[in-house]
Amino acid sequence: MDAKQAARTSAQSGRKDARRNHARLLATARELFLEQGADASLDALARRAGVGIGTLYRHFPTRQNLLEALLTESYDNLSSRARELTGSASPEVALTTWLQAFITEVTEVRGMAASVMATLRDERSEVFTSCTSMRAAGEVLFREAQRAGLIPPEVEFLDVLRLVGAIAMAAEQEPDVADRLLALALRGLMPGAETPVPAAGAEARGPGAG
Amino acid sequence: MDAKQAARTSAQSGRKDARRNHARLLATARELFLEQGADASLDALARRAGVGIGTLYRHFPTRQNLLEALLTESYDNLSSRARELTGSASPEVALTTWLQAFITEVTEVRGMAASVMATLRDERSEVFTSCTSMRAAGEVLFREAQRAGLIPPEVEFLDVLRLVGAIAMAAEQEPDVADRLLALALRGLMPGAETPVPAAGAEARGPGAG
DNA sequence: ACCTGAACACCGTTCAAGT
DNA sequence: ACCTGAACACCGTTCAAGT
Repeated sequence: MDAKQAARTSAQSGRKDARRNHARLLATARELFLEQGADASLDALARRAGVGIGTLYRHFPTRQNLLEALLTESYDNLSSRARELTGSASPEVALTTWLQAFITEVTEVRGMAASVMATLRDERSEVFTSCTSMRAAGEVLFREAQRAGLIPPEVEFLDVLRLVGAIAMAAEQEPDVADRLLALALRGLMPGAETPVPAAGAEARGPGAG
Repeated sequence: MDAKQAARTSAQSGRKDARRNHARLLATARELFLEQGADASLDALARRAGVGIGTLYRHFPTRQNLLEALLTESYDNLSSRARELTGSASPEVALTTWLQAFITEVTEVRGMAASVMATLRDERSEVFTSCTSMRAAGEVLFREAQRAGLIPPEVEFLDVLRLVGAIAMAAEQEPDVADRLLALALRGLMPGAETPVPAAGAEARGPGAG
């Protein structure tokens, strides 16, 4: 049994105290990380949760596991939010509102945004299911805006999430720039430019160009 | 004498061995950080540089000091690069090329991009002079593109650097997306949108606001 | 004035013993 | 099957002694 399976199974079954400890650790982690950031002491976390340090490691073998478990909740929130915004009269407002919520959500815990980038990449991650749902729900808003002619057809939604994730990483350091950077990313630095970005060193691996 | 002054003065004067140690530590830091990232062991750094750990701390009281010293060199490189590109026939290509170079430069050492964000903010930073020069040199390219009508007049260059810095942070985790994210940021998600981004305070149901 | 490295402190991680 | 916490390991930081 590897680390991921250990964390997953301990959540849903096993002994009664094991499940309680799992929930307790997760709730305490959210609380502590909100206060001190994602690099808070794991010893302090176990102490505050009232369990031995070994129990923490049994449930969440790595700090990354813990962060991904928290991200699961964030992604689920964002899925709901996206569904609420679906079918809005203004696809533009709907999508931008959701992207703002995305940044707000993953920025709440300092140091979490880096894990967003990781979970967007790693398909074997613990958060795979909720990340996929979130992406699907968000993509509906994206398609609505695209169908309204607001977004160029060649833009990929995953890249949008990555760019917003990047802004979130920066916003963790300087919260007050989040909105300005998102606005800039939406409008674009050179909105009217026709030529693509010059190829970086090697051949241009543009979208659709094979 | 505070930490910053200590680092600065030891660079330019004092004893001969002190100056040599300073240069040695800087060169070794670049080498080691290139290999292992900005979180490499400081003990390993001192050992490889052939000095005592105390000497490292005397010259660079914090890891941040060390990173900023390295960033100074990067910023100086980018200043030169900007001046080379100034007056180009295509302001668009000139600016985008420079922004690509920016990402490449600060991404070379994993973990450095976060310091970029810090130095853009902190005016008392060790790198203030070279950061200011870099910004001035880059802004010339920015103004040329703006004068050519490529960039909306209300865009602030500092925000452009922040956005590119954010992309660099993401690119450290996933190097191959740097170009696509920059392209997206230049073109914009919704290049033709007329309404601005919804006001930040007005965002509904922010998790932290409740 | 600067260098050195042992000593200290902190924190993450494991694992044998306990329930 | 799960929990516990002492023990270990690693690394950052300081500071008294040396040059």
